[in-house]
Amino acid sequence: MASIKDVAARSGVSVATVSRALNGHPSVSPATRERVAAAAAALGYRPNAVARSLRTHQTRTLGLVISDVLNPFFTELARAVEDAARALGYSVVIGNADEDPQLQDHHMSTLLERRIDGLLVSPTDGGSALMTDAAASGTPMVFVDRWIPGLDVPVVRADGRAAVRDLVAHLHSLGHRRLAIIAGPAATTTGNERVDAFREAMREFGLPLPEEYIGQGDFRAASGRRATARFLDLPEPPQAVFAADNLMALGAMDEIRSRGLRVPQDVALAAFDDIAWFVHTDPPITAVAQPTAELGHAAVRALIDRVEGREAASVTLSARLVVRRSCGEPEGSKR
Amino acid sequence: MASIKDVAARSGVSVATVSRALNGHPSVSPATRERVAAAAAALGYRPNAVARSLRTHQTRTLGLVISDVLNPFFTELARAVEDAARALGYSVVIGNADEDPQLQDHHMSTLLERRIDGLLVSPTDGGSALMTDAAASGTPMVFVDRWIPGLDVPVVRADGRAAVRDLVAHLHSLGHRRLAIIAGPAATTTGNERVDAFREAMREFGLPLPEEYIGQGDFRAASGRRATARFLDLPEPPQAVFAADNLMALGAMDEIRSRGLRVPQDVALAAFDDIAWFVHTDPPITAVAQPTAELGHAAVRALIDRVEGREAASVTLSARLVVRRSCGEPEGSKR
DNA sequence: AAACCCCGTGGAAACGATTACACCGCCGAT
DNA sequence: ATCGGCGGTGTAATCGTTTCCACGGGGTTT
Repeated sequence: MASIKDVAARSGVSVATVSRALNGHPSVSPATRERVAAAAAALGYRPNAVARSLRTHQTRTLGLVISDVLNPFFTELARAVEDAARALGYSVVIGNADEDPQLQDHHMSTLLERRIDGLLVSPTDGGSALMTDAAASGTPMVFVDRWIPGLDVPVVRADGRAAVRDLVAHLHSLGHRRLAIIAGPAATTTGNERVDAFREAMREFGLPLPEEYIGQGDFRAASGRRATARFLDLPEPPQAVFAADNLMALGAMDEIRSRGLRVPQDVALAAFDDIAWFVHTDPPITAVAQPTAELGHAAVRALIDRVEGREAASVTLSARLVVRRSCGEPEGSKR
Repeated sequence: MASIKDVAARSGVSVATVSRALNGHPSVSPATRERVAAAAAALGYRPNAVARSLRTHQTRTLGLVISDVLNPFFTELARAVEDAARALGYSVVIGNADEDPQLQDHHMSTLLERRIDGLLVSPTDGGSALMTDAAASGTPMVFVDRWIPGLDVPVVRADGRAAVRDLVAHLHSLGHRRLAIIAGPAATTTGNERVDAFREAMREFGLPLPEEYIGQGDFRAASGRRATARFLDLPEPPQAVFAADNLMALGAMDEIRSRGLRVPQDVALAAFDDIAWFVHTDPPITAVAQPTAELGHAAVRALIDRVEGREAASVTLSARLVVRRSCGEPEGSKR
């Protein structure tokens, strides 16, 4: 592959001049600039980003470590992140942790060795030594969606509190009283927060939330299914199930169906995270929608602020309830 | 960030020895090896992959350019690719072309500048100059799923011919005679092939396939919707619609629903590419399933063979029909 | 006892770019 | 006529590794 030397030779100038010409440095004569451009084109010259990065100490690359690519929420997030980064002249390389802390560490390592300029993380767990070190050692970093308490890293997230309250209100108005929740892993902030918000809303409506109505999931479909099975085996099963993410909601639906029960007539179902597919499921699923794209954009802005030496602040957007039919007929069409 | 020099200084040896010690070179005394390891750990040393790549001329990174991350088929493929690559000691960086040839070229460029060791591509179009050049100039490359005819690049794909024939047989057996297809862009191989297979099967069953029953789509939901609208506006609309990918099938479903029609009673629906969500739609969608994960694995194997100087052969796996309820009640439960 | 080999190590070149610094004309100001 | 400055260019250092080659010393072989 042609290097800058070849271009220099072909255009009869030094490598320094080639570099300047190609990078738009002002003090290059138009004639030279043109000759260099021609030579570069003729040789199919493609600057070596590896060499450039070594010299300039920047890669113009952002790392994005997410918990699960197969989860539409994260793929939407990733897409938004890439878009925003590209607009600002950065590329992004994605590491999929698959909800596995070890794999997450693996990706953190490679990204750090690659000397990415900054790191966007949606942590799978409570934070490994690697994560803490990276944050402490000054790698520009920002958390998105999930975060790790106690680390001095900006967080870009959506607050679902109000939307969860709306959901409980919605369920309550439809006559449901026994509501259960499938929680995410306790090690994740989103795992806890959503349960807290739910618990609080339940209290507000004077509804009890017994321990056995809090299922333990891990943000994967199978765990949603297991938790739901446990609910349905209870002497007094819940009338509605709220899954703390979309994959677990799918698992819940599987389990409900496999018992010959119907949603929403026999059991109501709602999910955290709204995704395109929820419109097409049977029935369409009521969900708490996060402003996914905005989350991604804001996260990139915050990270690049840090990368380029500016201050970066945490940002909290808000989620909203999207009512569909999985909790019962909406009020309007009831009579 | 600590460099190899710092480690050398701290352990009292030369950088050469540090390099050897850390890379497991045999001719380093155990004592030295240990001292070096200790120093590296104490300093939190993390080898600079950029410098290493510059020196060794390899990045241990594969590029993967896909047409649309939001399409579950591709995210599943990406995930399989990453898994396989990681197992072989490579990382992968993904470029999402969003079905846009220009964006595809942008990603090709950055990946090439990054000096990835090899490139996996599922082309969005018929092949830009950049693509042809890359292939010609010896960048190890393999196509996956879609390919570009005329380029001497191995192709890893699934043959849907038999499965499409099975689908037509299935539709025929359910009494459907007027079958329509929503094709992908003519510039993609998968766009054409699927239509060809369909046409051939139709001929076999003695069914006519008029031009107006061939809709033109672009692998995005909206185009599926438009094409379906056109079908349904026909004086004699088709009894069944086969979408050449999952997103277009979704669009088709939207359109059918919005007219107050039911699947499959009023119009039968089937799709190419099976995805997890099809189980949960209303009704569950009958689809031609590609062996996505195997495709990803095979593609990585082929690419790495090329990267490491071995011969790489094309591989063709086969797809199979997965019957659900979107074309009518399956034969078994009919009576 | 001389020659040889091997082991562990260090010195230094190389990878391909960027950029500080020096240089050389040339023009305009004095 | 001399000087200063400036526009355009080249030389060389540098980034952090890997790896070729050389070297010293101890043991083995003759």
